[in-house]
This record gives sequence, C-alpha cells and structure tokens, in this order.
Amino acid sequence: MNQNKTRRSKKSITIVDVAERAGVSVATASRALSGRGYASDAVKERVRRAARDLHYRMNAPARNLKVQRTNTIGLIITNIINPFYSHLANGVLDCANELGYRVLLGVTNEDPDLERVSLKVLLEQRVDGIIAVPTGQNQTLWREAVDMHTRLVLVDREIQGVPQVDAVLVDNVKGACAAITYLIGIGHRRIGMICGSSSTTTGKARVQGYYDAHQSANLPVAPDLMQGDSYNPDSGRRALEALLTLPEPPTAIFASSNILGEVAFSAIRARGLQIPGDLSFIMFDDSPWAALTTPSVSVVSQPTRSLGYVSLKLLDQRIQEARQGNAQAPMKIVMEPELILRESCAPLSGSRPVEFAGAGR
Amino acid sequence: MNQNKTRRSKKSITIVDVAERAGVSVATASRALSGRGYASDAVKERVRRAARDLHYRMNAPARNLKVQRTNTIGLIITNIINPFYSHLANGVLDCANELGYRVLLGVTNEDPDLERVSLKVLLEQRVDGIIAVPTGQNQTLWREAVDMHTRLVLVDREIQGVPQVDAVLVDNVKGACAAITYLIGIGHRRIGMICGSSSTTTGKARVQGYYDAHQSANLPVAPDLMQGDSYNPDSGRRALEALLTLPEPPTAIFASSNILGEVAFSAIRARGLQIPGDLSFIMFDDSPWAALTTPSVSVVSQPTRSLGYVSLKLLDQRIQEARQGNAQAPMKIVMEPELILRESCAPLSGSRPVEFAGAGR
DNA sequence: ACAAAATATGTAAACGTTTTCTTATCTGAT
DNA sequence: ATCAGATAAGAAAACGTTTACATATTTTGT
Repeated sequence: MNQNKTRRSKKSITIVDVAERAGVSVATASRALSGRGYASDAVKERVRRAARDLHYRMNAPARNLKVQRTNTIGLIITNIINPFYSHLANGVLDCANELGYRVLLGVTNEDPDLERVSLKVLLEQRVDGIIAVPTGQNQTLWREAVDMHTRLVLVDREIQGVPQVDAVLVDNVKGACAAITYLIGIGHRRIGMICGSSSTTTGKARVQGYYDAHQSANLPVAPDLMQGDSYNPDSGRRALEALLTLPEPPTAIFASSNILGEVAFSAIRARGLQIPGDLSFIMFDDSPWAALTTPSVSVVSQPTRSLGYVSLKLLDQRIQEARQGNAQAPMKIVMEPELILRESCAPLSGSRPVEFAGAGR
Repeated sequence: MNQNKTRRSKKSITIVDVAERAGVSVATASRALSGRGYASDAVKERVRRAARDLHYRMNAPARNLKVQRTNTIGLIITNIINPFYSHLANGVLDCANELGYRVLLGVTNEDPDLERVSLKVLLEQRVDGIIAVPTGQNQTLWREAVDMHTRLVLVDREIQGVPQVDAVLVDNVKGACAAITYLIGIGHRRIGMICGSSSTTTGKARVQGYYDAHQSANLPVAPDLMQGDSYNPDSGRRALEALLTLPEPPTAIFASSNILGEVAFSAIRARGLQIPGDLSFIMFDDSPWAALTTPSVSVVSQPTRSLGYVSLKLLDQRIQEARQGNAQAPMKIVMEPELILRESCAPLSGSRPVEFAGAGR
C-alpha cells in the first residue's frame, strides 16, 4: 500500500524529490536553489534543507542540456609531461578555478588523428570554448570549427591557413634571434641549430630568428648547420649527431626546445665534450633542470603559466561577448620571451665561462 | 511562404534535422548513427550522408542525460606541474584514449577546500567514476561519496578512516626502508630525513620505512634527525636548514619527495657543501633532473605512469561491474618502488663515490 | 507452404533541469 | 480605497537524445 513511499530501487534523487519534500513545485525548488527568480526566504530555507537532507546533487547534464551551456572548456595540448605544457595547463586550470569553469583535457602527442578525435569529442560535449595547442595539421577541420563559431583560442602556435582566430603567442623569432645574437656577440661564428618541426609556426619562427640574427650581423648561414625537423627526441639526437660529425663542427649549439635541449645536453656530455669549454649550449624554453645542472644552462624563457592563464581570460571574454551577441574581431596577444643567461655559454676564444650579470653562483 | 525552409536564426542542427533530410524517423536516425538496433544498410548510408551534409554533431549532454552515463571520468590531482602527478595523469590519459573515456581534470594544490569543490563538481557532472589523489582531509565527504556508490579509485595515497575503497599505491615503507638501509649499509649512522606531510599516508609510510630500516639494523633513531611536516617547498627548506645546523649534523640526507629533494639539493649546494663528498643525498621519487645533475642523484623511483594507467584500468573494471550489477569488493593494488643508485651517495669513511652496478657513467 | 524468428521502421515516452507564462498575493503611493 | 508594480509560487513546455513498444516486412526452418 505505502509501497510507493519507499524509494524504488536505485533511482537517484532529483529536484522533484526535494520539491516534494519541501512541499513546493519543482519550479520553485529550482528557483530557490539557483537563486534566480523570486523565492521567499522561508521557502529558500525549506528547500535548501530538503536538498541537504536528501543529499541532493544537481544533475549537470540535464542542466547543460536545458541551458545550452556547460561551463566547461576544452583544453587540447600535445603532451602533459613536458613542463612547458604542464605549466601552461596549470595556468588555465588556475584561471578556470577562479572563473568557475570545468576543464576537459585532451592530449594529442602531436598526432593529427588524436587531435581530430579530441576536437570532435569537445564539440560533441558542447564545451563553451576551446583552448588548443594545434599540431598544425587538420586545417580544414579547424577552419570548420571556427566557422561554426565555436569559441576558440589557439595558444603557443597558430595554424597556417586558419587566420581569423584568437591566439596567444610568444614572439618566437625575437627569442631565437636574441639567443643567436648573444652567441654571435661572444664570438661564435659557426652556430649549430637543432630545429623543431617545420610544420609548426614555432618551429618556423625559431629558424627565422636564427636567420635574422645572422643577417643583422652580416653573417652567412651554412645550411648544414641547421639540422632536424621535429620536436621528437630522436630527431634531436640525430640532429646533434649530424652537427657534431660535420667536417667543421659548430662551436655552439642552439636547441629549439626544452626536449631537444635535454637530449642534446645529455648526448654532448655522453660524447665527453665539456660545456661550455668545448661547446657552448643554449636552448629555447626554460625547464626545471636547466638551473640544476653543472653548468646550468642558458635559455630563452617563455611565460608558460601566463600563456595558459591569459588564454582562458581571453576565451572567457569571447564567451561573454558571444552570449551578449556582440562578437569582437579576433586578436593576437603576443608575449615577450626572456633571455636567461646562466653558465653554458662561453666566449669563443677563452676556455672558461664568462661572468654575466646574474649568472652563476 | 517558404519561410520555414530557411533555417531559423542560430538553432543548431539536431538529429531531427538529419532524420528529416534522410526521410526517416528520429528513432531510425538514432539507430543508424549509433549502430545499436536494426537499420538497413541503405538507410544507414542515407542518414550518415545527411548527417555529414548538415555537419551534424551529436549533443552529448542530451545523450548523457538520457542514458545516465557520461563516458567521462574525473581526475583529481594535487598539482599538475609536479612531474610525479603529470606522469600519473599521463597514464590515465593514455588509458582514457584507449578505453574511450573523456577526462575532467581538477587540481587541489593540497587545499581541502579546492578538493571539496572539485569533488562536488565531478559528482554533479555525473562522471562515471573518479580517480583521485586525496589531500587526506574531507574524510566525511569522501566517505559520503563512496556510500553513494560513486565509483572511486584512490591513487598514490589513501584516506585514513575511509577504508572500503579501491586504491592503487606503491609500497612506500619498503621504498623508504630500502633507501635508508642502503645508506646504513655504506656506513652512515646519522641520516637526516626531510619528512613529508604526516596527514598523508605516503608521508607517514616513508617515516615508517625510516624507522624500520633503523630497527632492522639495531640502530637508534634521533628525533631531531627527522624534520619537516609538509610536501611544501618552504617546509623542505626549513627542514634542511634545521638538519644542517644541528650540533652534530647528519652525514646523509633523505628527502621524502621530488619537490623536497629539489629544494634540498639546491640549498645544499648553495651552502657550498659537496655532494656526496660532504654529504650523501637521496630522495623518494625520481625526477627528470635527477639524472642530469652533477652528481646525478640516487632515488627511489616509482612507476608513476603505471600508477595512473592501472588506476583507470581498475576504475573501468568497476564501472563495467556496476553496470552488470555484480560489484566486487574493493581491492588495493600495490606496486613496487625501485632503488636507483646514481652518484649522490658515498660511503661514510671514504671521500670518493663508490661504484655501483649500473651507476655513473 | 506456413509458422516462427529475424529484420526494419515508426510512435511516443522518458531523462532532470530551467524558464516562460499565468495567477495570486502583497506592497506602498496616490 | 484603488491601482501599479513588485514578489511569490505553480503548470507546462522545452532542451536533444535513446529506447521500449508496436507494427510491418522479410527470412528461415520444417
């Protein structure tokens, strides 16, 4: 008889349960809980306590469906164990906490296929916006995404052929140029470069910086001093090998990324070469280990956390604008890299490290 | 007249649009797209092409609501820039890709409040399960969560007072014990320990290992040789300071974590002490920099990626079981740490590093 | 050749919210 | 006293899927 009083099996409690217990309609319950619309204090209190008593948990999928919004953003990065990306992710996570977004994370490992499914998933999931470090491939897919006015901000890299899109970047050519100019300034003339992927805008920009620095100094560039075409460690190892076995090897090495730098640094030592005595060394992107090695390594540092943080700030702004129907034109935010001089570079003639302001302890 | 032919303003295309265009009912369209239930090949093809033509994207929130499942898991870790956790996260992400789960990420920074909101969000979002590195606080909340039969697997740490829950762990006391036993074995008698948070099971277990090792060797432990009570870097710095200014300072230092180890390693050098000449050094948890420093540092290494990977494997298994209604009893999977000997420890009497199998190059 | 089983499709009822209408009551201001 | 507006609460219609049920057609085993 009172069978329907005992809750039937596994059904979880919904807002109608709390409405019932509080003795109000579901509409009122909804208003009381969300705080939107009118609800008397007495009722508010009653339904709140009912919710608490019943251990009510809002069903977000239902809400998301109804309000056509998820308060969720998607984050697509290439690799979470690379400190560059984990710091970047840290920036967006912190900002997400502040702004009340949840974040759905996808990693691509630089694989266009994984990128494609990640993007598809996020789109299906109806995230409010996407922050992505693109692989550089899948151009038509990305273009399609922006055409469907998905809120999107690219970070770290752009996509060639997909122009009208927000992006927060660092000035890679300036950073690379600064590093090479510095090496030239202390006397180096044969500077080997371990290049990153030429299908990414960062990879390209960094070699551009290499060129620019040489041009400014009226120096020629020897093509065989530029090796490698991927951010992959193996590619870095091969590139270093190629540089070191040149008839006339370089006197300094510039690695295009922290990963490339790490394998190069290890490989150089494994060959028994002294840094900076035999070979000067510098790399793009700082990394936790760079300050701990002996010698510590000079780097061009990027504002990694900020990259992520302001990406979400920008994305949030776009989301708000879209809600209010006044979309603004896409913009590019470009941040400044910083040359951090430590102990891994020496003037060409001398054999002991030079002293730089703030370098070495 | 044919006004209704032009799609009205911003409405996004739904499955009824594709059903209409394919000339079938929505039910058939759903079946054709999902592959569940009957649908002739001809129809399948027709609705697939209709979907493609219209750029149809399934609305996941709607589906999630209907099927009461999200294919999403929640991952709560303390900090994404710590390599230990980023590798762990990497493991679950890889597994998620294989198994078709999306992952919603939350970081706590060891803050119980952040942990509480992260958990609340995940519960509301109706994730199929949760993998968490708990702060150790919020015990009642966690207990509540497991009571509401949320699928949960703890990783790295357990929660005191919340016993009946799956967990994948590493044998922390064994790892710490191995490290200390090794130090004792090469002659050290005063071994300083920089302790982690005693409110975590790992922090506790590692001091337990310290005790065990001393006990096995019939050695007393001096309380002032154990300093610190947090995984926070500042705590580590203070602890090291305390150890080094002891009337009779230790001859070796054991740091309870990679973070603690990093600050200790830097601080020791900053004080001008030679490792391992003046002081032997070892830490719990390997880290990318540990192999790159001079000297490279010996560690007790944990299977970080596996930790994450098998956590999700286990969680997935639990999710399947729950679906089939045959829930199994919670289990603990404990993995073995590994002592990796490098160059940072020397026998007490001698002054040059001993040679170990596989250590040093 | 016929019943039974398999295949194919459509109808309509959920899933748990939010929100737009109503309708009713309560405030002051005139 | 009356009216306009604010406040309070309910009824019901979405949001976009999936799926149980019903029905019709085809295949299969005997």
